[in-house]
Amino acid sequence: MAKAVTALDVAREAGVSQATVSYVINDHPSHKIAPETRARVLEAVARLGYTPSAAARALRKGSTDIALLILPDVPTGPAVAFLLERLTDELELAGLVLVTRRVRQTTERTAPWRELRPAVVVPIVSSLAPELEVELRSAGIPVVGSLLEHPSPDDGTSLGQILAGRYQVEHLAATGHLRLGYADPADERVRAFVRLRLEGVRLACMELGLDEPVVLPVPLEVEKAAEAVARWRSLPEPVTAVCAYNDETAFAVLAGMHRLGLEAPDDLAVIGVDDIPLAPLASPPLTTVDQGLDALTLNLAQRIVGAVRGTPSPPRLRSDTVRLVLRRSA
Amino acid sequence: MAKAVTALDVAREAGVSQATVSYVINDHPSHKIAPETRARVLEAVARLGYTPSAAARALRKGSTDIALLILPDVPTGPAVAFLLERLTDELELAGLVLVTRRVRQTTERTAPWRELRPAVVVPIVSSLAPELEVELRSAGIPVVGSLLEHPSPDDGTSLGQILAGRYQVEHLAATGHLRLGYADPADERVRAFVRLRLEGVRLACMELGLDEPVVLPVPLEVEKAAEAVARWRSLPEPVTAVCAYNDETAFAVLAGMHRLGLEAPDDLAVIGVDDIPLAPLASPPLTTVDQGLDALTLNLAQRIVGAVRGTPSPPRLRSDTVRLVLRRSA
DNA sequence: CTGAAAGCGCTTACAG
DNA sequence: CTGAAAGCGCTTACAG
Repeated sequence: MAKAVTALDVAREAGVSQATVSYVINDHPSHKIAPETRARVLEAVARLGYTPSAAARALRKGSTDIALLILPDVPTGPAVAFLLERLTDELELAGLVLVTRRVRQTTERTAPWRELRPAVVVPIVSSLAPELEVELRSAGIPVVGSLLEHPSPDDGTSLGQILAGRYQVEHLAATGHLRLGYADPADERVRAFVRLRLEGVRLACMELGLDEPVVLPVPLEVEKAAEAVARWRSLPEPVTAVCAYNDETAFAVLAGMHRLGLEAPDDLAVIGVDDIPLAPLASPPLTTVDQGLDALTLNLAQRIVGAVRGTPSPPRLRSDTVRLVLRRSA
Repeated sequence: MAKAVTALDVAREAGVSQATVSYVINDHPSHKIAPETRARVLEAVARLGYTPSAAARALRKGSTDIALLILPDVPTGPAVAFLLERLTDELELAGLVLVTRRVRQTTERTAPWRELRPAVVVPIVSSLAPELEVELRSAGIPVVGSLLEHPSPDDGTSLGQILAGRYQVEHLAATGHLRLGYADPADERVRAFVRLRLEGVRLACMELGLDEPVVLPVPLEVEKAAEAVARWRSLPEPVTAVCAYNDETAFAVLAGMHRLGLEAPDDLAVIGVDDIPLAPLASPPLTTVDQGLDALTLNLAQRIVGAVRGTPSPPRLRSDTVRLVLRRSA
C-alpha cells in the first residue's frame, strides 16, 4: 500500500514549494515561473511519475472533468454503441472523462450529479424534469441538449428522428408505392424512438396523400417477421413496401420474406434507418436512411466541450445530416 | 452558482454535528446512533437533498468507487458493446462507476489510475506491462484479469478465444468438410483476436488431420467478399467451408456468395462466432459459436466487485461457456 | 451515544 | 518570481 506520489514529494525533490509545483503544472497565467525552476520541477514530476489526484483537484476547484451522460434504459444497439465510442474518444481528447449512467427515470431520487459534480450533464434522450434542470443551472452545471432528445417537437433531433421517417416515405412514394407498412420492433424500451420515427412516416404519408401506414410488430425472429410479411401482403389492399424502425428490424423483415420465398424489392420493398455496417451485406443490400450519427456525435462533442470550457461552440446540428442511402431493397 | 448542500448544512438542520451525519449516512458499525437522532438526520438529508461529494470522500478515503476499464483501440462491435452495457449495469448495482479509457498502448505515460485512483483496474484485452502491474499492486489497487485477455496461452480466455476456433472446425469436420477457409476481417485493430481464433482453428485442423486453413481477407464489402469466395472455390483443391472471424465477417461471406449466386451450406458452408442478434436473420440463418459473453460478463462483474470489496468472488470462468449454435449455414 | 479536530492533496488569493 | 497558509467536504480515530 505504498502511498501515491503527491505534489509535496515533487516539491521536495525539486527543492521548491508545493505551490510552485502547482503553478508549473497548471501553467498558471498570473504566475510566470522562472524557466530554470520550471525545468527542475518538470524533471522531478517525470522522475517521480507524478499525476495530480483528480479527487483533491475536484474538491478544491468544486468541479470535475466528468461529462455525465444520462442514458435511458434502452438496449445498446449499433447506433448507441457508435455514439458512445466516438463520444468517449472526442471528450478524452478534450480532457473530459465520460461517465455513463443508465437511468429508468431521472428523478429527485436519482440525481447522480450531486455525487459526481460533473462539469456538464448530457441527458441523451429525454430532457430533464424542469426542477432538476433548475437545480443544475443554479449549481452552475451546464446541461447540453443531446442529439436524441425527444419530446419537444420543434427540437432539432426529434426533427431528425421524424425526418428519418419522412425520408423513408418520400423514397417509397417516389418509386410508386401507395400502401406502406411499418415494422415496429415491439420493444418497450425504444418506444419513444419508435413513436417519433413513426410520426415522421405518418406525417409524410398524409402530406403525400398515401394511406395510413399499417403498423405491425416485427421482433428479431424469423417466424414472427414472416407472419407480419404474410399479413401485409394478404390485406384487402396489400402493402407493397415497408418502412422498418431501423436496419436490424429491416433485416428481420427481409428474413421473414426469405422464409416465405419472397424477394425485395419486387415482392415487398424494404427500407431501414441507421446504415449499420451490415446494411450493405443484406440480401438484397439494404436501402436505408443514414441519420448522420457521425456528424451529430461530433457536433455533440463540440457542444459539450464548449459548454464546459465556456468557449463558443457550434449550434446544434439540425436536420441536414439525414440522407437516403440507396441500395437495392427499395 | 448556488453552493451545493454539504454535510454541515445537514448537521445544522438536524441539530447534530457533522460527524454524526457522516456516521448515520455510512451506517458506521462501531457507531450506533440513537434511532431518534438517526431519524432526524435522515429527514434533514431528504429535505435538503443531500448527497456526499464523491471527491471529498475519495480524497479522505484515498480511493474511489471507480472501476477503470482499459479498452484497446478496437472498434466497438456488438460483442464489446454488449459487454460494456452489462458491465455498467452490474457495477452500478454494486455502487461502482465504470470509467472506460481507450488506450493504444498502456505505458508509463498513460497511466490513468494515477489521476483517477480507481478502486480496481480491468485491462480488458492485453495484460498490463509488468512494471505497471507492480505499480498498481503496490498502490493497493487490484487488477482484475479480464475475459478477453490475450497473450498468455494457459489463460482462461485466450483459451476461450482459441476454443471458439476449435468449435468451428469440429463442427465443420463432423459434417464432412476437409478443406477449410478462414475469413480474416482484415482490420489491424482486432489483429490480436484474429490471431487467437485462427490459432484455435489451425490447432484443431492439425489434430483432426485436416489441411491448413486457407486464410483470406474479407472486409465488410460485398465485392471483396465475393472475390475471396471465388478464390476459395477455384483453388486446386477447393475449400468447402469457411470459418469466419465473427458473425459480421460471416455476413460478408454470405453476401459475397449471394453476389455469385451461391448458396450456403451447399456451395460453401459458413460458420461465425458471437451469435449476434442478427445471426438468426441471415439467409440462411447463421450457424455460429456463442462465446457465452453473457456468463463471462457476469463473472467478470462479480470478480470486479469481489476484488474491490475484498469479498470472495467466483473463479475466472474457463471454457465452459463456449458452445455451438447450430442453424443452417453450416 | 455524540462531538471537536485532524488531515486527505490539491489550488489560489495573499504576502513577500 | 516564490512561498506560507487557508480551505474545498468529507471520514475517523480520539475524547468525553
